[in-house]
Amino acid sequence: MSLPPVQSSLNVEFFRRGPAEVARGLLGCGVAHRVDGRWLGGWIVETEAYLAQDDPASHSSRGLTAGNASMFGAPGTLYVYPIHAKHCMNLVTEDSGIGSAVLIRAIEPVWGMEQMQQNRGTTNHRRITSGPGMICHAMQIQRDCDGVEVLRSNDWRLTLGRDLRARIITSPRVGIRHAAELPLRFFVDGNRYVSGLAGLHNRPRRDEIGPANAHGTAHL
DNA sequence: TTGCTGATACACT
DNA sequence: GTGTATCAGCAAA
Repeated sequence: MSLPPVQSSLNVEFFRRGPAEVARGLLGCGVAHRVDGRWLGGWIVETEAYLAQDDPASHSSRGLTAGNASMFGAPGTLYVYPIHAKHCMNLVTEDSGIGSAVLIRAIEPVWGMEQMQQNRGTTNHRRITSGPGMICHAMQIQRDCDGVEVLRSNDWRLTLGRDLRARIITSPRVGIRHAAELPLRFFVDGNRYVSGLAGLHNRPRRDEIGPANAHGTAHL
């Protein structure tokens, strides 16, 4: 498979909903980025929602700045931010000026496998896109992608995928310091490409959350 | 035992 | 306010 399907593309109404709803809806959807005429991407298997208000973990909680301006853009806008010399990608939800978004944490790599393996420097499929930093590395998403409206760009493709609602697990978000208890992480049950508890800063106590999918609430 | 990852932390402008 | 590197813990070997 060299090209993502073009039928059933996501539209702006899909992203005009709340971030938690969009985060769950994105699971199973396809995302692809065209670089030098080559499509890179796969199926989304893990997401996290970041709210506009009452969410200290969200970048928008500090208000609009030059660095997070894209997070206040139109629904479907790409918000790419740097962290630990890497990047993470988010998709803006609700509406312009709101400041909510969905972080793409893991995808199942499908398109442009050879190029993504080369970018990542590994042929281990589970080490290509099983983390937000890895996704950006593999799909060549950098700061210059920040602010791109993916629904209008010819170099981006977002498509509907399988209906996975019955297989979606909800759990606390990973690797955040603030509001770590909110169940705003969503992932596909049993998918091998879902990231581990990679968050390292002040991770939630084990006795609180247990193994990633043992304490999760299916179909919240 | 080693390598890799990451909604943080801090120095600089 | 902005840009960018740390280091503790997980996964692989």
